[in-house]
Amino acid sequence: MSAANTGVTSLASAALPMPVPAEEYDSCPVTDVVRLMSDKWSMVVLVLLGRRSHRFNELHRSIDGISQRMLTRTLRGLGSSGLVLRQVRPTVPPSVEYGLTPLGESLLEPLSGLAEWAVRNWPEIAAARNRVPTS
Amino acid sequence: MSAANTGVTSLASAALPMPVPAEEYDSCPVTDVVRLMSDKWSMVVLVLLGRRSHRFNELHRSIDGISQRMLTRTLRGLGSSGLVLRQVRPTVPPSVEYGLTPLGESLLEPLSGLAEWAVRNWPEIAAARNRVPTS
DNA sequence: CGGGATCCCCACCGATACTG
DNA sequence: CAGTATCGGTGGGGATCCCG
Repeated sequence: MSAANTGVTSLASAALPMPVPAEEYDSCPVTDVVRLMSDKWSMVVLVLLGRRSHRFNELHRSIDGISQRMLTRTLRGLGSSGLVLRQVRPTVPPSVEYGLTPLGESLLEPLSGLAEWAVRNWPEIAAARNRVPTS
Repeated sequence: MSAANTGVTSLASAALPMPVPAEEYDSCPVTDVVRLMSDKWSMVVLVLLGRRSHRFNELHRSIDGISQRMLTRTLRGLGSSGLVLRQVRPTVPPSVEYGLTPLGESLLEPLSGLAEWAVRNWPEIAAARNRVPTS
């Protein structure tokens, strides 16, 4: 295991089980969870589904700027990680309902802590970025 | 403003000031902060610097697999967001010390909440991912 | 010691068109 | 309604070599 993993994992002082094929393994749970939400749309979907379940086109209308393709990929990604549940109902025309799993709901809590920090410290970050380096 | 921004920002129930050039504006503080750490190396650097300040090659040796180029880019990125401080000391040979700013240190707290969640729920996420879909 | 310059690959993402 | 298929732009990231 690398020093990188040791460092990050120790944030929560825990070791991770490694069902790894004897190859190099350069991931850690924390990094993985952060990357889970770091794509352009996952967090928005997570938050919307945190309020209530939505149907596909309902999400599509609620999220400004997302394409059908990206909504599908986002939902599939969150689904394959066990955060989002997809329920197909055999109606005509077909109807698909998306909602959070208990795992998905439980993520919203630590996430809100980070969100609070983000909103509170956003001005300072923006200010730092606007200080253009000595270009 | 889009429904997307409304949704994510409301995680912390706050509105963001928008000094935006009347164009489309598809970012929110929370997303931005998550993306800040979602690249391959930023979190590792953040955690290592959270323990103590490091010199460049000290970090380079501590982080397994990182290249000089990526270490430079990561430190520059965190620096331009105001999370990492770079101190050049006029010695011979030159010596550069990196450490966290107060802003950077304050981030570690909400981050550890997320880290705890990640480690605790990692098995469930991994299990969900290993359930190969009906291919 | 602490970088910068260059090349190249690949995942992310948008746009568009088509379908059971 | 709820997707899939395809194309192409863009930026992250690795490898390698060079510099004050």
